[in-house]
Amino acid sequence: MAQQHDPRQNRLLGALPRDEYQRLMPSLERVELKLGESLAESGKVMRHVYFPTDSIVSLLCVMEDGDSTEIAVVGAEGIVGISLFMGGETTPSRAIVQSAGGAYRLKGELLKDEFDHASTLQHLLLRYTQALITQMAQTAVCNRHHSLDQQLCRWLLLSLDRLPTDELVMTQELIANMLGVRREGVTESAGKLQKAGLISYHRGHISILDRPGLEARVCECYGVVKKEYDRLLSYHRPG
Amino acid sequence: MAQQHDPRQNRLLGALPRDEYQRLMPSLERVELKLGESLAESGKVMRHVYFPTDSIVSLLCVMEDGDSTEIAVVGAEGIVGISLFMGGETTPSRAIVQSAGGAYRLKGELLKDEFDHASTLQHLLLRYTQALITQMAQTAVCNRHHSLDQQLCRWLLLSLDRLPTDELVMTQELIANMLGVRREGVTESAGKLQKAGLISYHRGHISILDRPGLEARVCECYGVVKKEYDRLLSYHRPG
DNA sequence: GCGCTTCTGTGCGTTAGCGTACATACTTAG
DNA sequence: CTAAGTATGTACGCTAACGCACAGAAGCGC
Repeated sequence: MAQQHDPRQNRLLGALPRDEYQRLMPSLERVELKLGESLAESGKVMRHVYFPTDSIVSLLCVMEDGDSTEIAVVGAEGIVGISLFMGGETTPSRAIVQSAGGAYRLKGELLKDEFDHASTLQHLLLRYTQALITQMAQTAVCNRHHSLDQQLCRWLLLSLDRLPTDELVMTQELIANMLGVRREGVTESAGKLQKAGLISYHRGHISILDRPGLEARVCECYGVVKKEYDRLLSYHRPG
Repeated sequence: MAQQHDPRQNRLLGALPRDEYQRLMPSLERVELKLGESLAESGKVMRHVYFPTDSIVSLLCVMEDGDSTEIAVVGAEGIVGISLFMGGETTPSRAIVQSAGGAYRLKGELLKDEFDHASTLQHLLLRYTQALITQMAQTAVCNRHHSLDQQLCRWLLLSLDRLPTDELVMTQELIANMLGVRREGVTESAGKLQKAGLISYHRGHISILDRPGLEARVCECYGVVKKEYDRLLSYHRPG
């Protein structure tokens, strides 16, 4: 099943012209990311960048007291490890696997070489980074202005957009960590959504039953982010 | 007083090697930014990028109902208009002058040309962008976890770091818009700081009396951002 | 001076989310 | 089958921030 494990399932890799892709391909190493696995720690230099194919990675800000908040989420449309090509080498945030699945990794130096070559990859990565910035900015706004109910809808939809299925493997406790709120608050908000027939969940498994229903409840933040991703990452797949 | 109007007061321009600076210099146009002036609107293409020297510019996310939140602040250490070299051309955010003063602007195409030339400027701008990302991420965390008192301290200190003086020209109403809170809340928090002798304010003018006192009250977010700016933007000023 | 606007202060009642404590499942290991 | 561990449900008081309403106070135009 070579097709099931194609690096080009990652949209950044998939958008590369043939020659650039072939230059990188031999160095791409498939890895299986486990739920909760850490790909980057605050202040530590990453050795690889990761291109998720069917996994999701959360970027988290961790505070001194251990509380954390998700500032962005990365799936098959993106890359984990932007600091390696942005030049800073490290970031103060942490990258945790939110949904287990496959990814391809690449040694940091190799990516940097290709990036500095003013390649197509450079343009893709910069546009992607700009989309990521939009996501972070909108997260900041959402944290200030919107109810937990709305934020939960946003989180579910953003995650859903990055998954092939309609089911998330995720406890309310973990969602609470992502959103930076109490677990009980998530229980309450998720309960509302379940009563409304939009989702159903059961011990760490959440099924989305009515996506349009979620979209009707979500705050504008979701739309702003989605629109910007669509705009910035609408690649023309090379022949 | 040529020295008072030197583009190199902006730290990005100041960190350029001689040849790159001289290539840009003739195209740099000094402008005076007025309080409240808009340099960028959501979704609109900017014609110039701005390098503040002694002004401060806020990047704001504006929502459908008109409420806004500051997601980052740019002073002499930075540039306004990253989307022009990141490749997206536009952003969903708005850039508003928070403190009147000087800046140098440059046509977008000229900056893009220099950037694509894999120059020192490119490296500087990418590192700066990474610092900006850190600021946005920390803003998101702060919005979720910290009290208005702490956020006000953070905001004052971040602004102060970008100004030559210890006085801000800023009403409580405007600060509330920046922080995305009620004006009354700012009145209350600022009142506490004034009672504690840390600041004094009077009809739109805020003087910082005790900076260490503010630093003792601020949340960790300020330190995280400052440290990351220092790390990423510690240029070796060329000879 | 006078009137208008802007800026700041203050006092409500209301609400969202927190902290805590505990109850009730369901799941897995033994 | 039982026990331990994990996931979810619920309740109660507390606090920060909200929305609203209005009162002073300082500056500005005339």
